Amino acid sequence: MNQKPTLKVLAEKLQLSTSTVSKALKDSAEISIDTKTRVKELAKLMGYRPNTAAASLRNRETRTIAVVLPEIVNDFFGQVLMGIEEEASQHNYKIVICISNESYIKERDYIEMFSNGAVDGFIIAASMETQELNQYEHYNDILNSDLKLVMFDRVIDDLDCDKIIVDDAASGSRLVDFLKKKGDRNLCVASTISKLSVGQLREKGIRLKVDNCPDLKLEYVLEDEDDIFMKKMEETLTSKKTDAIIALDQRSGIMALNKAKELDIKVPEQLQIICYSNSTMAKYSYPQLTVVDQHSKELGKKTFTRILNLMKNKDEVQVTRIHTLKTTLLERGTTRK
Amino acid sequence: MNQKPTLKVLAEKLQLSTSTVSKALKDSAEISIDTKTRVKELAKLMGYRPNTAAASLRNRETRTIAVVLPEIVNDFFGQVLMGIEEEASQHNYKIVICISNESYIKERDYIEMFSNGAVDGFIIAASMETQELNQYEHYNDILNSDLKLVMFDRVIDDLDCDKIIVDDAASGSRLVDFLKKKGDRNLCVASTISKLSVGQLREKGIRLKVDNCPDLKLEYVLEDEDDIFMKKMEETLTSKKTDAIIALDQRSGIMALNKAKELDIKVPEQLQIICYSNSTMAKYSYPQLTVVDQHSKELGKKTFTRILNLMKNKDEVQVTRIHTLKTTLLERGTTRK
DNA sequence: ATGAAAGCGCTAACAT
DNA sequence: ATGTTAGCGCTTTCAT
Repeated sequence: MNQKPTLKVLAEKLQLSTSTVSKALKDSAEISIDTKTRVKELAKLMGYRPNTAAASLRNRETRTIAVVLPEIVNDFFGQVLMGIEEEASQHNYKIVICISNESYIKERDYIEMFSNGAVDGFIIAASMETQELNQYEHYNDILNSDLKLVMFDRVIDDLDCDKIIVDDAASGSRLVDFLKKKGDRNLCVASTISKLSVGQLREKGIRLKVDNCPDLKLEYVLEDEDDIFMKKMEETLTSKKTDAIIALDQRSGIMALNKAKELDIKVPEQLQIICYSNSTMAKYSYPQLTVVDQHSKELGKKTFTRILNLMKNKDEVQVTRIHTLKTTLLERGTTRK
Repeated sequence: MNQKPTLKVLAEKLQLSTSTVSKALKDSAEISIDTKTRVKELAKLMGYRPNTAAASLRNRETRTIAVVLPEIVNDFFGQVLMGIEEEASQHNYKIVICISNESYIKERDYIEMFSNGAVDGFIIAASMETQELNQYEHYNDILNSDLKLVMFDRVIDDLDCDKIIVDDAASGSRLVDFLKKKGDRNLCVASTISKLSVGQLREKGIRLKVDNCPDLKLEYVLEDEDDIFMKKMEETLTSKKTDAIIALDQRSGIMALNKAKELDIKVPEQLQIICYSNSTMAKYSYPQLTVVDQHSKELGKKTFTRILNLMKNKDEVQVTRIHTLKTTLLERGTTRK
């Protein structure tokens, strides 16, 4: 039980005042080199660590960001979190994590819980429920306080805050081009996330493109219950002559692949599959799924950098920015060369 | 920019002292019902939220726990984290997350960073490097302070702290029994985690059991590089007449299954596969992998409950406890009925 | 170059 | 039942 030394303890040992010690540790120009060295040496020796609570109280900043995620057992959010965390720890920031579990209420409660000087800002991806209800007063509460807010991936269109997203619509369009060049004509969009903004954007990009190509046809399998999804997918694959599936999320991608195997459809020879999100599951499927890589970790880093800037330039007028990251297609085993 | 009200502000508006207000909000018996009601009403109206930094400073407790995880893009750790988080938020605790990325140095740095009154305790699963180096002075630093420590899953044997683990050795032994009953004789242990305590325990349980059954044979494919693993697995599956694979982690399990498909070995008719950890990947493989369910979320909840108890009973003498959770076999598509 | 003093917001021992 | 006061550990303004 070695007691944590405080400024006061250091000051007493060195026969100095706490303010001198404080300044010395901060390398203030007011303090003599000699004193600085003595102070720092003792501080190191005694393992002095400034008390965060006291510093927060005094400085009105916690160096802590709350990250609100819909789920955590999910490679995409896990990777984003990694990026956020890496960037944060590099800047000596802490990350507290809140899992909304796709629930609006939990999200709102978390925001309330941390809106009391516990954190300096929020990084949020909206829960499914929030996007369905289109209810976002709780986000406005943040914006009306002096806390910062950056949203990523699952964002609210009408909300005037900083957003980091990927080129969902544009990427959808590119995928159609890609498949068309390979000779595919009958495409199918599969999704378990049609309730989400990102799902809708991806679908929209695809649909607009297909509408512009008279020779292309588009089917849909939209369903978030696994069993029903599998049934609908079976119907589509047996009754239509589907050439390719674009899966808007990893779950629908892997299920489509499994159904194809079950029906003895050769992938990619008879059926190509492209799937959103570069997940572990996609990497270890057989054959490896061709995926749209969202560079999730990079997205996380960008998101943190953005909120860091908001906090640094407190007084300057901020231009609300929407930052769009470009995705890339990772061609693997479920598409033809 | 509505300013956050403080106790002082409430007190002024109500013509009371801050201490009365503070006590009223805490439902102190000293305060009249009438006053309590008035105070609470105004507090609610003005959206009063106690300042966490001030409370921490004053109470010497942060109601925050640091969770140090080797990785986060990993269903097991994700599920554990969910459990921890759920339990924590129920008790009005915050969770800050630290990702060691399997690095000893990062782990040590995090512990140092938070050992200054930023948190009340640590929940840790040791990084691979820490387990390899068998270096755990940083954990002792925690134990020598007044901070609490609970380890889970990846624990250090020689360390005298609370631990929550699963019955790795016993479960290994049970798996052998299970396979033997199905008539399998040539078993193979596959693992990408032989450096980890859990991997070693599982292997040990299996080996001891096999040694006791003269009719059983045991092969090994231990390798953490994907490509090399696949090569070694191919050798084993073609040259030996392996009846069943016990994969000590999800990655080796899915790779074994993929290799079997590649070699046109029928699963589970010709080869059974059992795999540790109930992951999304295992659930969406084809066929679905039979897995050892570690009840990870429950494990997370237990872990938090344990540290909560340590914090509540500060003064009582604590008996260091090792809590072992029982795993269950989830029979699915890669084992025969 | 150093120190004294005030105060961040809260709590609790000690008056009244 | 309510109020006064001191202090948690730190920073910063203002002396000296």
